[in-house]
Amino acid sequence: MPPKDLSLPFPLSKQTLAALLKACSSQPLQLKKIHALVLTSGLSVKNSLITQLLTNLVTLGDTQYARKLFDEMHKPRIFLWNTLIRGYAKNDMPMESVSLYAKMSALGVRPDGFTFPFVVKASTELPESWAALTIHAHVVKYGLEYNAMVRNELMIMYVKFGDMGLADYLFETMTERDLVAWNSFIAACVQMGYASKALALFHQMGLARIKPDAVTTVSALSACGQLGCLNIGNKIYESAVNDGMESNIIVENARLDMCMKCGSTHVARTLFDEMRLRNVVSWSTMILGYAVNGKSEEALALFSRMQNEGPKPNYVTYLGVLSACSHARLVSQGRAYFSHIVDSNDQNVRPRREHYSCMVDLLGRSGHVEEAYSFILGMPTEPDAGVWGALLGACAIHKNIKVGQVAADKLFELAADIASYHVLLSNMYASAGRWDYVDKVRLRMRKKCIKKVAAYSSIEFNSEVHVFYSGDNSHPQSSSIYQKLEDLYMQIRSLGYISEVGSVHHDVEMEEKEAMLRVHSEKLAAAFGLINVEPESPIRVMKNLRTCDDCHNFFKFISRVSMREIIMRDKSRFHHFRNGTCSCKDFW
DNA sequence: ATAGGGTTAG
Repeated sequence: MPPKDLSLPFPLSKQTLAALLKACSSQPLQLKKIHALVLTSGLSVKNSLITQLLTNLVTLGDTQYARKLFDEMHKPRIFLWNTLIRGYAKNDMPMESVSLYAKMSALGVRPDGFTFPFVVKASTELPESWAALTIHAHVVKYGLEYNAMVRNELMIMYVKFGDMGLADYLFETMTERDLVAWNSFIAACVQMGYASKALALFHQMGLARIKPDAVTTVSALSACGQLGCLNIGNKIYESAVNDGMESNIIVENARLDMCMKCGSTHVARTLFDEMRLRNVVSWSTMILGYAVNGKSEEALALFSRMQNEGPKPNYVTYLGVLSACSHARLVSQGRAYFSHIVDSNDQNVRPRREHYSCMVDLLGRSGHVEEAYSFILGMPTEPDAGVWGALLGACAIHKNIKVGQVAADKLFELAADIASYHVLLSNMYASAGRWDYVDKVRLRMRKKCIKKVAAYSSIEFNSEVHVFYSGDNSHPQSSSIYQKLEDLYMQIRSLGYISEVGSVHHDVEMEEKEAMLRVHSEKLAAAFGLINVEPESPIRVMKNLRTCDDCHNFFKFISRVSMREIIMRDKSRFHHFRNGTCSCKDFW
């Protein structure tokens, strides 16, 4: 037990002070009192005691006090530099970590193999890559580029800065490519959205006869969720269970998420009910999964059960709750949940910017654009691009050009180079028929070299992901896909389907608009699905952007004529089509 | 004395 009272009689021996340090290693206040004792002790071993103290402080996260001790020391040893650089890196202060390294370098202190893992990791967290690149040069200069851990961090660094070529090179030329190296590479790819690359690596790993562990499995499942490949994911999970990973809660949660991201809410629920242990991530995953699948009742029911018998909700849980309200247009309930978190005494669930974005989305898309705008003006923190983006999205739907222009102005101050905001603005003008403004936005995009993200859709079949772009002819089954589309059009026109040319945001002739709509990527993917997917399975189409009114309508019709369940995941939510209707009730 | 990889949200 740590002693309660440190006002002890002097003088204290080195042994006593060391013992005190050890006993108080988890109590920052006591450590500071010990610091005072050390300073007045007059012991010759002061430096080793301070070293010990500084290490403890860093472990506890008090980098500020640790830095104070550090700055008071005369010529600190490399170990202390490393300790503090590590402390900053681990306490989410990458800039401090990197600048301490810069200082060390300027003073001519030679870094060692322990310095670089921390500082490379910290430099990866910075928004600009130049510090990281400089540090890579230092790694080479000091001959540490084949140190396994340093190289591992460098590889992660290049994935995060988007240089997959160099990341691959560093991975291929590793001297010892152990399980952690594979896992690092795969995880970094998943986190940066290179899901296909991650699965390719996972496959390669199998060929190299390296057995995946729980960490690999979690990343692989996450990749499957991103890609929407339910079958591959299930196979990966099965073999993980064979290797004894079924009771790992993170693996279980990753599987829940994978099911939810593939639109398999029922399966996810069964798994959830069968879990022996569920933590806040399990509950939040379910609530969020229900929310994006448009099952708001299930989401809110589960949340209320969580409040009764589950773990304490955190801010992610509340994002799920608000998102459930938003996707189902539950305006007053959303407002009530929001004031609940505003009034909460729990610092953990205090509303963050993401909650505000969610509320703006809820208010705005449900038609309360002005209220959404004043809601932003009343925010206690500076609104970010996410918040203004939600408002602009609502303005595009409701053709509110006045507010939309305000949002767009803010967005171009905060995030001028994000294509999707320019596209939203242009679509807003287009749907209001203001083609003069549409041209202005397009011109500005061209001037700034901002490229629209190309729309594509994908569908998993036979353990492969088939990708389609708009008007794509590259698929081997291309001709039968287009034939299938023609057949479908024949069938659904007789049932009253008419193209929604309002979905085309180009100022062209009617016929041309229809021609553009006919080959939208999600339609190609759906036709491929109808040809290939076994009749008893639903057809799951994933799209990287939001779907348009015409495709949505088209999917409703084809679900009716084909008598198939069609699940479409777009950028923001799921649409479950069955017998001519969609689960979103045409609100999205 | 110090060291690399994992789930929800963005």
